[in-house]
Amino acid sequence: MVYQFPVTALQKTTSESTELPKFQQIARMITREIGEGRLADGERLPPERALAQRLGTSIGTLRKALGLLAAEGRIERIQGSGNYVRFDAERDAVYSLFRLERRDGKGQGRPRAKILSARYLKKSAAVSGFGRSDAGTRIRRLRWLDDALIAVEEIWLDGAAGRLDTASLTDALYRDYLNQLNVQVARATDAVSVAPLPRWSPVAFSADTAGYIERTAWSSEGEPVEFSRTWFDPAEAVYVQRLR
Amino acid sequence: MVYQFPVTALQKTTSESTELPKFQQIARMITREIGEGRLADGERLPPERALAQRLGTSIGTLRKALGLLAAEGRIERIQGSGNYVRFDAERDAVYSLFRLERRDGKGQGRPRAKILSARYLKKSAAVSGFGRSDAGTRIRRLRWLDDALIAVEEIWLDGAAGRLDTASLTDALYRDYLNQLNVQVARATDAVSVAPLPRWSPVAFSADTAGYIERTAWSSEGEPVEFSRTWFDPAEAVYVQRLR
DNA sequence: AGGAATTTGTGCGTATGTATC
DNA sequence: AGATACATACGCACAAATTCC
Repeated sequence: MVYQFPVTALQKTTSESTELPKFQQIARMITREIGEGRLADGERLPPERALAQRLGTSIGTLRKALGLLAAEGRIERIQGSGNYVRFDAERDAVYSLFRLERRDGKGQGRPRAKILSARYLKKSAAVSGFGRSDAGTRIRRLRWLDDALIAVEEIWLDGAAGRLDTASLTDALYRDYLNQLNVQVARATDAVSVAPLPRWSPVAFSADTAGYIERTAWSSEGEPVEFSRTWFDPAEAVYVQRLR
Repeated sequence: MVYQFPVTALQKTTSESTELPKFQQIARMITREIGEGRLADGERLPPERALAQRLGTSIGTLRKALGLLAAEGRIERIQGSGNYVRFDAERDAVYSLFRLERRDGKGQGRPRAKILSARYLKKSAAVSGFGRSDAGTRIRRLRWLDDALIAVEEIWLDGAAGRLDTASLTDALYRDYLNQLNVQVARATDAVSVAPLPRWSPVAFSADTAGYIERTAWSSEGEPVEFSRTWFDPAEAVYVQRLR
């Protein structure tokens, strides 16, 4: 049984509309299908010609969408074979753009997060320079890899991005943004340094200086969406970047 | 006077040849023109139609090449305006894969490095697990952005990659590898954490804990080439990653 | 082993929309 | 307002890699 793509989602691009280009709509539609589980990891998409016909688009436009998805790492394209969904729920869930790994490199157990508090607040001074709204959702949480507590985290979702239902947050915040608010985080900048733990932290690390990550994240429309600060235990975790 | 592109470089793609696809050839040719200074930073490329005609290719193929260059950050494409060269020689030279930036984000002055020592040695225990040879070139140096000392660095080039002429090293080590040994660094992994300065450091930071980066770098053939450890002053610099 | 069928990759051309100058 | 220049979209032919028989 081959998965049938929805056709409904595509909007007309008239001269007065501000809708996304068709190839981006297609890419987002497929991303949604993956994120919501209707397309499983490893599954093969229909052949390009068939899919293009089903979606009522040309091969070229579909290929542009598939190229975008491949660049985002959501599918793998194999010449002569097909297009395959590449979705690691665990990574996409807690890691997301995040790249904290256990120092010993193992840490293949389940990443977990525990929310300490989640409230809609006026922004504090530390984040006042970020975003368009003067309020936002502040989430504070602890993070584990396997059974090791590795980080303390404070996340601000800008008020202009919408207001989260804080009661139903999951470990996969970025997916929550997408599902609850239709906000897709498309780009981010991480700055890594050293800082002491915040006073509100309910836990302490073995040393009094922690690794410190400031992240700013933007939507695909270029709007600032999220600002987060993460203090990680240098005895337990490292921040990893794989280049190229 | 508009810059004239060379046409010579493009090779035929016959059925038996292993040449790169045309759009990649074009992208590499333009990259070369930029790297060798014939196309300066900020310069505008000819209009796509003119350039396509000059290169004897179609608009679509040229646009694919330009898209690749844009994705690599070598040009910026502005609708209705043109394609502009974006090349920061200093960044490409010294930074290379490196991503230390000044905390205030400015730091557009010249990055500089001062070599403390460079010797061919048997590997120390700290790097014995890396590479294929049991010896290598060890380089220790200090690094500045503008006039601020930001980092202390120890770099091991694996002996199997060749033996550097340590007397003629420049600030652009990766270019030295390429020029002296024909070794191209193609991929790297950075792990960022916190650590005290090494005992051999001739300088101290204001705090006794520094940011700490371990980098492992591989050649395009997948051979481990370089292992480096960088201690940076968290008061002066942050390690920055731009995602997507 | 090998050839045919399938599927993605490359290249070409054209028409129209939209942003910039 | 007009000209210029990049962006999107459509469609086709053939090459190259994979898969299947």
